[in-house]
Amino acid sequence: MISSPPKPAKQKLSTRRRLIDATARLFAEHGYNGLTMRSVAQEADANLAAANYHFGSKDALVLEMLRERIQPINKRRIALLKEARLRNGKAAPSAHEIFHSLIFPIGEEIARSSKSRWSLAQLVARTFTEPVFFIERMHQKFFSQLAKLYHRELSLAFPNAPSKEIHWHLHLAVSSMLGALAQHRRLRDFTEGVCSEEEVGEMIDRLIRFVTHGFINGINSSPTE
Amino acid sequence: MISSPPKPAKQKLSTRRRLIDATARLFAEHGYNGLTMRSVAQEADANLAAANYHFGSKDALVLEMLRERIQPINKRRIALLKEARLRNGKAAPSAHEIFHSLIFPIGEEIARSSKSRWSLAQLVARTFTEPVFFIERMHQKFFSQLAKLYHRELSLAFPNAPSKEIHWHLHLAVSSMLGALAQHRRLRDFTEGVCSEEEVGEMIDRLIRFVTHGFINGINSSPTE
DNA sequence: TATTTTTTCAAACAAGCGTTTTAATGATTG
DNA sequence: CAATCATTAAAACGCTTGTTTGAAAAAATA
Repeated sequence: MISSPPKPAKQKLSTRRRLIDATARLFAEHGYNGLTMRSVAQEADANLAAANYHFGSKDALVLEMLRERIQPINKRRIALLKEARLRNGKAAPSAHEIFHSLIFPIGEEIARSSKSRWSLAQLVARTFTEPVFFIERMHQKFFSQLAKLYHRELSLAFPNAPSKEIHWHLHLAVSSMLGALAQHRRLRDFTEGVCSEEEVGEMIDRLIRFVTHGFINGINSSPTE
Repeated sequence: MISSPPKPAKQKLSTRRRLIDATARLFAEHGYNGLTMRSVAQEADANLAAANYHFGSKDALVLEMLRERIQPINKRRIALLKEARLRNGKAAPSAHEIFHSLIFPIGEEIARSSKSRWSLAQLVARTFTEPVFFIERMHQKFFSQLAKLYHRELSLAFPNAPSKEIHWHLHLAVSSMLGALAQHRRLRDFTEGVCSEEEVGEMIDRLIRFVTHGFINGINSSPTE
C-alpha cells in the first residue's frame, strides 16, 4: 500500500521531497549507520512517522534517495560516451575522452546543486565505502554494467593492451576518482589553505587528467601480453 | 557473520590485546558506528565490561587501536624517505621513490598481518572517510605533518613546479591511494573475476606507478608559473 | 599463608534506535 | 454539505546501544 503521488507544492516543497533531500545530506555527512530517522525528520522539518509513511522503512528511504541521485549521473556518462564515439567517427575515443565521460557528469551535478555543493561528492563516494549490505548490493547493480561498458571502450582505445591490464588500471582509475571525491572536503586543510574546495571545474579537470595519465602510463609500462 | 574466533587454546593473548585486534577487524569492516561494544566483546571472546574496564570508553578504545596501527606505518614512511635521500646523495629523490616511500609501507604491513590481510587496507582507508569528529581530529593530527613533509620533498624533486600545483596533485595522489585501498576488496567483482585480491605486491606496485605518473603528468601539463 | 590488588563476570541502567499505533487534521470528491 | 481519502501528529512499542555497578574470581604481593 505504498502509494506516492508526487504533489507539486507552490510555496513549500512536498514532505516526500524534503525527506529525500534531508536524507541525502545526512547520509553524505554521517553515513548509513549515523543517519537516524529522527535526524531526517528534524532536518526535513517533518514528523518522525512521515518517512515511514512515505517510504515504508529507513532502508527503502535511503535506496530511493540513492537511485534518484545516481541514475541521472550514469545516464549522462553513457550519453557523453556516445557523443565521443560520434565525434571520432571510426576511430576510438581517446583515454581522456573516455575518462572525461566518466568523471565530468559528477562535476555537472555538483555545479547544479547550488546548496552545499560538495555534499553530492561525499554521497557518491560513500556509496562505495558503506558496509551496509543492501547498499553494496544496489551499488553493484548500478555499476557492474557500467564497468563492463568502460572496459569495452578502453579495449578499443588500447587494442594492444592485455584485458587484465585494462581491468587493473580501470579499477585504479575508478578508485582514484572515488578517493578524490571523498577527500575533497579536506583539500583546504590538507594543503594548508593553499587550495580551495570551491572551484568545482578545476578539481574535476585535474582529476580527469590525473587518472588519464595514470591509466595510460600504467598500461604502457606493463607487460604487453 | 560466522564467528571464527582465532583461539589458540594453549596460550591466550591478553584480553587487552584481543580487544584491540577485534576492534581493528570490526572497525575496518563496519566503521565506527557499525562497531558495537558487544560485537567487540564477542569477537575478542571477552566480557562486555572488559573494554570499558581496560580503555574507559568506546572512543578511547578505537583511538588506541588506530594509534597502534597507524604510527608504525608513518615511521616506516619517514625512514624510507630518508633512505631515498641518502641513496641519491645531493640529487633529490625521484617522484617514484617519494611515492614508493608513501605507499609501500602499507603493503608491508598488509603482508605482515597474515590473517585477513586486507583488513588493514580497509582500516587505513576508513580513517579517512569516517565522519566521527574525534577520528577526523586524530587523523588530521597524524597526517598534517606528513603532508607537509611530502610537499617539501616533492618541491625539491620538481623545483620548477608552482607550490600550489604540488599541493593539488599531492592531494590527488593521496586520495587515489586511499581510494585504491578502500576499493581493493571489490577488485574481483569489479573485474568480473579477472583480477584477484590476493597479490599484495602487484597491487601496491601498480598503485605506486599509477599515482606517480598521474602526479608527474599532472604537474607537467599545468601552468608553470 | 594471608592480604591486597587486579581482572572478570552477570546484571542492570538510561538513552536512543526503527517502527507501529491511534487519533486528528487536511484535502478531494460525490 | 457529507463522505472518503491522504497526510500529519503524538505517543508508545520492543529492541539495541554505551556505560556502570557490585560481587566473584584470579593474580600479585607480603
